[in-house]
Amino acid sequence: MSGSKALGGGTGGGARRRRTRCRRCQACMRTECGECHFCKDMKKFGGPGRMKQSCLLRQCTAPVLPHTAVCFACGEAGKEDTVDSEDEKFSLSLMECTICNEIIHPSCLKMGKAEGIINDEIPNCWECPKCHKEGKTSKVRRGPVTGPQGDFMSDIAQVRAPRSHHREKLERFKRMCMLERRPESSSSSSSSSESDSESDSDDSLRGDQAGGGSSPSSSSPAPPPPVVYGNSSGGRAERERSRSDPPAVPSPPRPIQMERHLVRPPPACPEPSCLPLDSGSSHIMTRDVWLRVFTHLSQRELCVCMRVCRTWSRWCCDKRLWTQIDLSRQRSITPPMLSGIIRRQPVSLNLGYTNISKKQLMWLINRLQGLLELNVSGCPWPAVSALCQAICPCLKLLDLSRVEDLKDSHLRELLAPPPDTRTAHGETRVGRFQNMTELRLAGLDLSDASSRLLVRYVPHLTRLDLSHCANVTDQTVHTLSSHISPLRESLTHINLAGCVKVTEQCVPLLRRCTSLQTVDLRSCSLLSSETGQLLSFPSHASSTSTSTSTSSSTTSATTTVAASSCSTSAASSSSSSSSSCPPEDRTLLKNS
DNA sequence: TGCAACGTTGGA
DNA sequence: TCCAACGTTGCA
Repeated sequence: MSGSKALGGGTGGGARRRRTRCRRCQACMRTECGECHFCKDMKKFGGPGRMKQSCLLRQCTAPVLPHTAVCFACGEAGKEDTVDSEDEKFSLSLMECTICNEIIHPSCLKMGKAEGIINDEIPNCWECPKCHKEGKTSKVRRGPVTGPQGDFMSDIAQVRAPRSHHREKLERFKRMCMLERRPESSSSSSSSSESDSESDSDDSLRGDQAGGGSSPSSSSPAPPPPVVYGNSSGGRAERERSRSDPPAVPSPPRPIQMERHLVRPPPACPEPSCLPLDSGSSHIMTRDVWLRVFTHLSQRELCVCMRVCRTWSRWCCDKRLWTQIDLSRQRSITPPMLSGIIRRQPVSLNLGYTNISKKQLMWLINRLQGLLELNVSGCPWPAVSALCQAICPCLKLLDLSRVEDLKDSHLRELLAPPPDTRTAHGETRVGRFQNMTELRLAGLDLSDASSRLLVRYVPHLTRLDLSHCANVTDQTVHTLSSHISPLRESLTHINLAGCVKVTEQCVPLLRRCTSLQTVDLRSCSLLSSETGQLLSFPSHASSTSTSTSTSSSTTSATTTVAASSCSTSAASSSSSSSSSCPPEDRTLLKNS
């Protein structure tokens, strides 16, 4: 195969070895989506089978050397399994040079292996000391980096570009890096072997989060699924690399469109466990102590700390420090920002009012399996539609407020079960977001038809925001609170503020919801001033009613009412019997 | 510059 | 031996 040709050329090196799936990463473990371009080509999905490419969602994030790979020097395979210490493991493992393609045991090298530049993002991948010493590294790198996480993007600049457009891309990349390298980057690295080579994705995230300059690549987002290989001499590996943002290194802003990302989620406990000092000893404070300190820092401050050294950079990336990431209203979402997000594995992600693209969002979602809260409010539907191809079993909160052009049909597409969960006889009732408990649909052009989707596909909703949905009527309330609706029992908060077609009839309907605590009916022009308030319903579950005010509430509009005023019998009463509001319930409707 | 096609490798 | 799919090439 062409891929196995010796491409080292003047760079010395060995024949290239095709990398293969690790079979362990999340991508490798999942099944084919059956929907992507490459799946549709596959014979098993009825395609012609000409493209012969892996499913986009199954592209391995850590491709490994084939087990037939052997050391260029001694001819033996990797022997890291035979030893225990990390140092020995490294010395006896096979390392593939991204420049000369040589695969060798570091211990078989006559030169000091410490001069090699390890690419921590790809297993067994480095720039060998030989190539590095010969100056075959370009770089953008800010100084000698002896630890893991060589600058992946800077590798690109080193790589021979067999095709003119690749070369142009690399040249452009280098130019941009020269232009936009940040002053502190160079200073932070030039001195020590602890130079921070990992903070790049953080730079990007930091820059954007902190309101710093966004990279020029920001205008060209769209990262498709990841796969970046360590092989360097042209071809897809190089193209992918040239598109990728450097997942873990000093961060020159990305000047070009970098679509392919290889980003590993952070380890549970980022190595090392203590802070190595120049003297060779370790700092008296262990990682856990430092992490405790870091928990008191703002995310902006964390970003600053990440520039101190590689160890801090790793530690500050600990996902426990980044449970929430807010990138809302960022003018652009850049590939490095995406990498930064993945490396931090937030539980809550706010992308509201950004220009995130569909590909970016899809890429993100498929790598944030632990995400509980997602805000894509104000984003265009074409981008948000990425969620239609995602499965987010963990997602608890989804904010779709004011998503541009989102219609009933889109919501159906979004909430309905993915094709492979449908039975032969039809759709299952298990929606894509089956475990979601809060859904915000404010300001959307939805009709009453959408309420049926909610009842059917999001059965565990407790909080629902339909505010300012101008086409929502009492019918929606009727559907949500009907006897067959699971939401009748689950809903605790519903926001109908600004729903101008909602009438007084909705109040008795709402009373059928047994767990309802607050209803926001403000700015509903068809309601009387008495009803059109933020209403506090007595909790059927607790003995005291609460006055949970919604985020949109600006006035104290809640009323405390004795729980007995609204017995559970109200829940079981028919809609007709509950249509008249009992006198005691009137007290619930006190003005704010 | 992106994409489709395909030779060939690597694993089962 | 078969299948999946990596990496290269040529075309639009």
